[in-house]
Amino acid sequence: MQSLTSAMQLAMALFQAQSGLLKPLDRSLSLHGISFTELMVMLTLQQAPQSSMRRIELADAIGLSASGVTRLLLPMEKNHLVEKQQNQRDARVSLVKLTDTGQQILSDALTTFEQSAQKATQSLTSKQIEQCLQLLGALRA
Amino acid sequence: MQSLTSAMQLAMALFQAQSGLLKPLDRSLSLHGISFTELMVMLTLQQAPQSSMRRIELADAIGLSASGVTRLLLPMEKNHLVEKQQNQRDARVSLVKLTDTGQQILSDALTTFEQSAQKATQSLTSKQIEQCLQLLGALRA
DNA sequence: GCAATATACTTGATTAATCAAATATATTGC
DNA sequence: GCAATATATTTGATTAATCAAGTATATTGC
Repeated sequence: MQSLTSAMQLAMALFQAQSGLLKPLDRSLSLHGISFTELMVMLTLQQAPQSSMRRIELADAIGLSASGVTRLLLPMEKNHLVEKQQNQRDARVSLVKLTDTGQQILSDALTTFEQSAQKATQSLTSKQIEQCLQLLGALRA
Repeated sequence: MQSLTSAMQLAMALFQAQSGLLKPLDRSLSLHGISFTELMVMLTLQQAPQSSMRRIELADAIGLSASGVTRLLLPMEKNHLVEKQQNQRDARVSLVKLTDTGQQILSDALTTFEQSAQKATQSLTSKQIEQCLQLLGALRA
């Protein structure tokens, strides 16, 4: 039996966090008819200038493939959470913009998200959460 | 624009860790013809008495649904990484056992996993990795 | 200014997971 | 010991993602 290095254990712990934390969170958001990934899209758009971004940037920002973004946005466009806009300069590009409806849904969903995230992390002190946040940030670098 | 609590940011960071860390790791394992999830199955089995477990326990241990386990194990059985065994006491149960072939593949894959995990976490000191590990452990509780 | 290449996006095929329902067997209470 | 319920697993339908290939437009080098 080989032993597992801490790095390996960390990867495994992150994998476990998927089912332990993110799946429940995702379920709680379903009340608003959106997934966690969709929430991430809307948040990312909200923070962008003009609430608008290129699809590729969006893909990068949330860690999806370009085709993943196309397919994720399709139902969101249908439900008028986001809308497609053209870029004058470059006809290849299509911009995604958060609509007013999207803003509203996002705002509602954030309340649920806040509560669920709070609940999911209640076994940690706020200092520990901050610490964990910082470590995960460093990991990303 | 609403502000995000640390708990919310932590959830988001965990989501991001998925694409930033686990996807690359998963790709590196494909050299051995297995996914990260399959590695988790084999590791979990290896650590069980007789390298054998009920499918439901396995599902719990790795955070999958029962049907997810059925579908995950199907190709693994075909490739003789694991085998199905019956339980004398309870005919509903079918046990999953890591085969010798599975042991061997696992052992090879762990080498790759170790390297990739090392690489993926190189921006952290070993003390930080330990710390992160502990925090994620506490989060699970 | 045009051929070659690069970029932004979409589409087709596939994979990995889910949930809900079905099946088979065990356990429990009367 | 049998009906009702509970548990372990599989199956069918669906969803969310991937990669590779296709299409449309831009950019670059000569």
